[in-house]
Amino acid sequence: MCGRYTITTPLESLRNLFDFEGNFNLGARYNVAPTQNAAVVRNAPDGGGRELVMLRWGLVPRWAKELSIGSRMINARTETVASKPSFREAYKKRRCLIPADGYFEWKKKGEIKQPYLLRRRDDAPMAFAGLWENWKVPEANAEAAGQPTGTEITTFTILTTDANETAKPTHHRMPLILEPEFFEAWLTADDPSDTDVMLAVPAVALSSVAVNRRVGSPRNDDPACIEPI
DNA sequence: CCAGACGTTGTT
DNA sequence: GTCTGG
DNA sequence: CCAGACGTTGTT
DNA sequence: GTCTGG
Repeated sequence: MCGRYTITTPLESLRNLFDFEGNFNLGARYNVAPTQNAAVVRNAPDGGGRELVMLRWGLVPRWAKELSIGSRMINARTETVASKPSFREAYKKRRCLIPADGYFEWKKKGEIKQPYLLRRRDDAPMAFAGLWENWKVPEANAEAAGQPTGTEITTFTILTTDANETAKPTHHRMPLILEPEFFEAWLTADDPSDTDVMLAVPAVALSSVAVNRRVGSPRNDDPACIEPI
């Protein structure tokens, strides 16, 4: 699956890879967690190229009454995303790329959960396939959401697919990782299931290394999270 | 018809 | 055990 | 994903 | 909003 990831690649390197507009003060993130804001690349609304935006992780469907729904919508299965009521509209029109350079999986070793950091073997940044969605804060949820009624909150989810052999030792389902040659097709295809994007991906070669257990704390976002043990 | 869900993973 | 918050 | 809460009344 | 289960 993919419930935590890292993004430490500098802005200009990301710009070279993803070709987006705009300037950001992007600090290194060693432990991005659901409900936090994170950098996402999508087609600019005016139709002119791509933009980098900060969106909340955990897709809130347009019909949701509460922001907290997003906590359960952090991933979407590649196999079913086209038909699920929560995702299918976003799947048709609102796809995005999530820049990352690694992600975490946990494996139980007796009593303890040991986190592993998975990265590409070529150390290049990764692009997770994702969807984004707009949600308007309703009156009844304004207080819980911490935003005024009517505020637009934009959220995203990360697609998952079956793990390949390189994802050992955890071998959990993994994020759908796109090679650059598929970025354009993923972002713009009228029907992405018509392209080979959805099939092409888990070929990416990953390495995994056991890391410092403090990565488990959601609010912990220091470099120790990626320290091998 | 209405009510209630709407999602994912992994299971020593 | 299950849900919420980060 | 994991960690941490999981409840109520009434108010220095 | 739309689908599923009863």
